[in-house]
Amino acid sequence: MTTGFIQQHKRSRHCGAFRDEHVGQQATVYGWVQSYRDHGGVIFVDLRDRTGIVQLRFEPSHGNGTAHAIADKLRTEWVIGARGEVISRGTNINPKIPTGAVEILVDEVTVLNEAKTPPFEIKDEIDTNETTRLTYRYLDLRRPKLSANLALRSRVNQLTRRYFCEDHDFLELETPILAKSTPEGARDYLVPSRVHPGEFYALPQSPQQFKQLFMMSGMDRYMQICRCFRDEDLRADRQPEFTQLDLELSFVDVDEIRTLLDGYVSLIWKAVKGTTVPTPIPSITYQEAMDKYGIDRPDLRFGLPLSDLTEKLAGRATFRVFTDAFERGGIVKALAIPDGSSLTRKDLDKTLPAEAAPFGARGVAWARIAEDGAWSGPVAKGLDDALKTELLAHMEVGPGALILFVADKASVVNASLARLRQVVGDRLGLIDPEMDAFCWVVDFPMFEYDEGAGRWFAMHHPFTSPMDSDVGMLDSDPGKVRAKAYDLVLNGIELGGGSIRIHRSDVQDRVFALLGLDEAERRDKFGFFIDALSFGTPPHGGIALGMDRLMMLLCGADSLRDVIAFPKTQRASDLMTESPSEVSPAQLEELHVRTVVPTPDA
RNA sequence: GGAGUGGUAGUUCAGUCGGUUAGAACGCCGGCCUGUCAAGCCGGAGGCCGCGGGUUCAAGUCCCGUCCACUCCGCCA
Repeated sequence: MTTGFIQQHKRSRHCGAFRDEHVGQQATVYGWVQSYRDHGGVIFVDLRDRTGIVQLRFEPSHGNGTAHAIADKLRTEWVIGARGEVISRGTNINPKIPTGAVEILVDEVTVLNEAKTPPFEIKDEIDTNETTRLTYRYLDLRRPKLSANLALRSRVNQLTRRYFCEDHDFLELETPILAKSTPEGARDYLVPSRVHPGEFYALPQSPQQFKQLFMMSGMDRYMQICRCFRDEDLRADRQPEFTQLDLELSFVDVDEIRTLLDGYVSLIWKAVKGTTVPTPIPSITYQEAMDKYGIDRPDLRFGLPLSDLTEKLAGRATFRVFTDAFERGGIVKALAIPDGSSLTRKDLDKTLPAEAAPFGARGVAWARIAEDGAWSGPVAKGLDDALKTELLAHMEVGPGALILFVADKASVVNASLARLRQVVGDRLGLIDPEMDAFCWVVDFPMFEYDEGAGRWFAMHHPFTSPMDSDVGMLDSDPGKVRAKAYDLVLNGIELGGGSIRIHRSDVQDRVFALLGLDEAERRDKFGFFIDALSFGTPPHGGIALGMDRLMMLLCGADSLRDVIAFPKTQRASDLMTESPSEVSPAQLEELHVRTVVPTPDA
């Protein structure tokens, strides 16, 4: 094993780059042994790097036979360098790989490093347990799919910087990672201070206040591809640290920000997928999204809107499930499927209720409309004929239809029907996997009331500006105030959201007051920020996009873990480095921290 | 905090009603083989059945607990 080879022979090009046009050239390649096929005479070795695979050929009688003798000993994942002539494979081409028309007839080969047999094979088709993959993440990342995802991510980052910084006058500015803990929002990751005993920094949930301060500083347009941290429980599309494309602009209103983002996603989708995103991206109000789809991030790749039947059924339907819901102040909504024939009795009795149950639905009532117009199913006998006719007209369906009903309080009804709509859309093949349906969700309520806490909370965040027309209702009817907030949604996934911010301290004061923050708390948590507002703050607003989710959608991945180099598990641990871990008593001492770990009962 | 699914060879899995020596495929090791590219043929090695209890003559299998991973609810301004 020698590195002398490297000094003498520079790489000609990456493995995946060889083509017909290189035939006749001398070439030097480096990479990992993907596979070797020893035919007793000729030996073929597939050499892999992150760009692809090229076939090496070793002939026993070629040169003095040394290269062939070394090739005979090669094993998978050994790191080698090889030098030889690029030759055409003639009619023996391999159409499955881009380099399949050529191979390298090797004159000289050197083993740069041997390798143990890896715990799983380095190829895309394998379905290895995620635990093993994460423990040996560096091996997992050798797989073509994952390395391509990371390469694509790099490219998107470059395009992003060019679009905003070069084409639209943004400055790429950095914000602190050691920041101040904030009262509302997600749980903070905390960092103890050594020099301030008993005090803590928080890792930023987002650079929200700093980016607004940049506007107050006159930076005019700010962008950052930044890491954010939230100590909340994880999902397939949620990691404890994630990357946000963070933007903030001065002297703009909602329309200008939307237009800017429309241009951005169009550019990225064109460059990466080659598809054209129709712009302007359509918008839907929060209220309409909730009414029609039961959720504030609707998947618009297919129809199947929900219908609110509360008014029609109240006082007229005798079906027990409905009357019970009405007595408790609930509502009834329905998902009408024009052709429900492919959904079986088992779907109706088991599968669909099981899908709805996690959202609190105690059941899914249904009615099937036969070709002759006759109703069957549990709901049928609780409705008179006139009502049935009225409902069908209202939902715009007829014979052959299947109607799914959920009756409960509004939050349960919407959440479970939103889920059922997705499941049914998928089952019936209504979702075109090639389609990308973007939309803006706008006109969010400013506040939501928390029954448990007995107070109002900011739906977006406390710096969000109310709509000009609604400012008057701040004190009289906070629930009706709409915010200048917007979410960008793609195929039912929230890509990001933002708002126009409050730039006047009197309005900010009124919002803080409404949120129940007294003077002392305001000074303690946001004192510097309130001060800053009073020194000439320009009107401004911004948005943040989840880059991990965006990459997940661009890569067609099901999980963020496939687009993040070193992701964490659902319990936020890193299986490779075994973090988090205990630290030495001396380290804790220095930080003035004592741990109190609950001991399991003996 | 809660619900569900899973954990058996390096990997992916099978393992019947609790009953002989826990199997298969791929990978790995050795041999053969001159155009393969998911190479082929022959042979071989490889097991703390996640961990700890319990029931039983007997546990991979049944029961209890626990750990880990995944999916979801709550949570994520």
